[in-house]
Amino acid sequence: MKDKGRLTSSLEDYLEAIWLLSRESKVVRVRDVARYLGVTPASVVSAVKVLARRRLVEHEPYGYISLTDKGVEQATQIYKRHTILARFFRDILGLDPNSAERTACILEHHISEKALTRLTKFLEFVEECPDATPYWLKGLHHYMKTGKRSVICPLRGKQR
Amino acid sequence: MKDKGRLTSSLEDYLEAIWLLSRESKVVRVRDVARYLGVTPASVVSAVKVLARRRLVEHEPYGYISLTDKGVEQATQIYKRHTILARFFRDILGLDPNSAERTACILEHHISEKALTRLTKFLEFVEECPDATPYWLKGLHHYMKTGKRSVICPLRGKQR
DNA sequence: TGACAATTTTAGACTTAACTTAATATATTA
DNA sequence: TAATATATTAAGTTAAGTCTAAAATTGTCA
Repeated sequence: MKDKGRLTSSLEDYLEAIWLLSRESKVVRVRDVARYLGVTPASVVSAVKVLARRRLVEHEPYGYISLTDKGVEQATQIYKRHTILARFFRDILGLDPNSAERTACILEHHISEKALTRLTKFLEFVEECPDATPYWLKGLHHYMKTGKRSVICPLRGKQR
Repeated sequence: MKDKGRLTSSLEDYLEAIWLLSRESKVVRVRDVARYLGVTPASVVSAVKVLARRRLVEHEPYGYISLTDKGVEQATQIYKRHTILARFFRDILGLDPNSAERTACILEHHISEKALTRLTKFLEFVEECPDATPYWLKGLHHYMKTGKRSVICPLRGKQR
């Protein structure tokens, strides 16, 4: 009966943090998450309660926090959104790594699955191009820097 | 002394709505905005009060709502974010128009100026290409649809 | 011109989200 | 086992965004 809906940005951040921490630490405690996100332990406890109600994490009182399968799946998805976005803004649009990261951190909570799929395919198209960096991408980056097109474009003429 | 900060998504929506309506109607009333956004007039009044405090709109009680220069500027910016994003997702990533619109409506509130600038340049690079649709873009779209690369890419070989 | 209709405004309340502090409870470990 | 670290709860704050219902204003037209 309950409508689940999407997690809020904040809850996604908690879930992502738990997932990230569990990749390095074997066990994750309230304290770790609190430190990582810069909030009080009390805030973590509330958030974990919500995540637990949604069966994304498991947590016995005073115990460790662990992700359920569903939690891992969702955290992975969030992180994937993050990395795809970061790669796009960094590698394609040439944003400096910091800005690309910051952009990804925000947009990862808002981009739709559909849009992400396309973005993913785009990156795939570029990064798995059989022969290194596609010529047009070099042209784009040149254009971003100088405002001028490389000669390749005009030369291709009239293929309407 | 007051920290202005950014508008919330909701307030941006109000500002954008006022701007859009004023492009077609000469004058904009509380009622119009309420209808357009699907909220009650009371909600519009509260929002307009905030926007007025920020000198983005002017509004004498019981009168019309008009944008200040600053308001126009900011609304234009929001709308630009919207259109750039919509164009990107529709024309480059090949999202259907509806999805592209919906995506733009959400992301327009979150994308940074820096990221938008790059996106803009990217579209410029593509859409103002001297000779129609760049070949690589056709290749991308072909790849999106079929998962297969057109022959052009392998042929370009080894330019590392 | 005066009353009715439409519109706007206010006041008050509700909901949700996210967070905090302070007090209490449980674990860990020296 | 007492001191320390950690976790939980309870209660409260702030903020945004909305609503309803009542009151105020304005516009219109018979």
